[in-house]
Amino acid sequence: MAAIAAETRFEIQRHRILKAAATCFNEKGFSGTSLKDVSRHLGLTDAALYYYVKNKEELVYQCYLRAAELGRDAMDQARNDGANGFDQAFLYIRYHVEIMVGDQGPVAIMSEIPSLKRSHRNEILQVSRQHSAGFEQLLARGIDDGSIKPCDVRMTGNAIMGSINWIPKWFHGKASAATQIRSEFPEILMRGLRPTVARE
Amino acid sequence: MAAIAAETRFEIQRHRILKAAATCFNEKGFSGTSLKDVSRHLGLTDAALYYYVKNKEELVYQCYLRAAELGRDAMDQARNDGANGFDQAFLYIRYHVEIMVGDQGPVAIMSEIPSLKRSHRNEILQVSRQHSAGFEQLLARGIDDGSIKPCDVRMTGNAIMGSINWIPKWFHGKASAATQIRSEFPEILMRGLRPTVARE
DNA sequence: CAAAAATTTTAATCTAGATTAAAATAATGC
DNA sequence: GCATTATTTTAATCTAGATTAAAATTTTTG
Repeated sequence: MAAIAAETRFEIQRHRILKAAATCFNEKGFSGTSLKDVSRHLGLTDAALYYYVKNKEELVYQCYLRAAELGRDAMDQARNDGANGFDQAFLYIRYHVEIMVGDQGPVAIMSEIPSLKRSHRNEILQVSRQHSAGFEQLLARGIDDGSIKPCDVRMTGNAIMGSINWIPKWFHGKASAATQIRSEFPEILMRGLRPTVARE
Repeated sequence: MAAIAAETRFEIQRHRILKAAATCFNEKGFSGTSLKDVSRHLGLTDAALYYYVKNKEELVYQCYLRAAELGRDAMDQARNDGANGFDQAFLYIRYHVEIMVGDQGPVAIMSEIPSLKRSHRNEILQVSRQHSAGFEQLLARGIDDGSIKPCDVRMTGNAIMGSINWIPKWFHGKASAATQIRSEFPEILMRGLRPTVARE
């Protein structure tokens, strides 16, 4: 019956497929990547993908779901590790950036949410909103505890998330760039938020 | 022969089509919008679009070209109006944001560059790179003239452009939000770049 | 090793939506 | 108003690429 072994094998393959799909989507755009493109990445046939996902829509959905989950993990981790609002936001950015340029990646940029079927779209949008809200909370906490300069958390959040989400547009897997992004991006995105010292 | 009148009429209609297309692409994604969707926006038939563009690829290309031109205009204007590097960068952001949320918009988010044909893709990529390079120059100038705190202009530029380019993802035409974005975004994106005052 | 289950391929369909040609309508110049 | 040119529609095609069914292969299990 080998349910367990089979399931892991299945899960591993499914996972490889999602990563391949994310790579293709980011490289060639959604409409530009055929299922054949994705399967070729894995030495498979396009038809084989249907053993793992119901259809192309589901493939996109799964990619986005994975992206959302990784984002949530980054958030949880940051909440856990940071001492105050600023640190938590800073760490969140670090962890999220790590997801974008590190080995877990690539993560599919969410350009095609509208073409998901209603239920999937709603689910992704909801997770995505929770995620934004969560980040805004970190900022609000920082303002509260004095580690972040007062600001419009909604707009600031949008600005920071935009920067992060756009990374796949210009980052193409070069290791040296990855190192640089990792080390600089959190500081770049947060440097405007340190509370200004009152002078004299 | 009415060449002039005809040409303007043609150009006006072509322009309306590009805006409608940009709206659709941003709302429903590229693959999610059919030519019928675009034409319906204008009370036309899908076939009518072919009087204005050769095919769908060309429609996307034209949208992106228009986006690139508007971006270039913002850059020229900013270079002209700003007194130093900081001001120029700040104004560039203001003008660019205006394009994203104002009446000239909507501007198509460039998610589908890979599915353009080679020559179009190269052209758009080139303009786009020039554009990034131009912004980095503004930052470099600011560092030079002391109006901007020393920083990695490449990374900082990527971060800022990402924030701006992502706007269509969360802004959906609400006038009040537009006002807020206009007034806050330039400050949010530039606030980390003011040179720190040497203390004592 | 043989049977059963899991995975993949081969070889067709099937379809939405892009594209085209010809006809119809609207605008313009004289 | 008539002729010409510009614009749009109607009504077909045409096609890439998604999808499916059945067969072949590989993996697992006992």
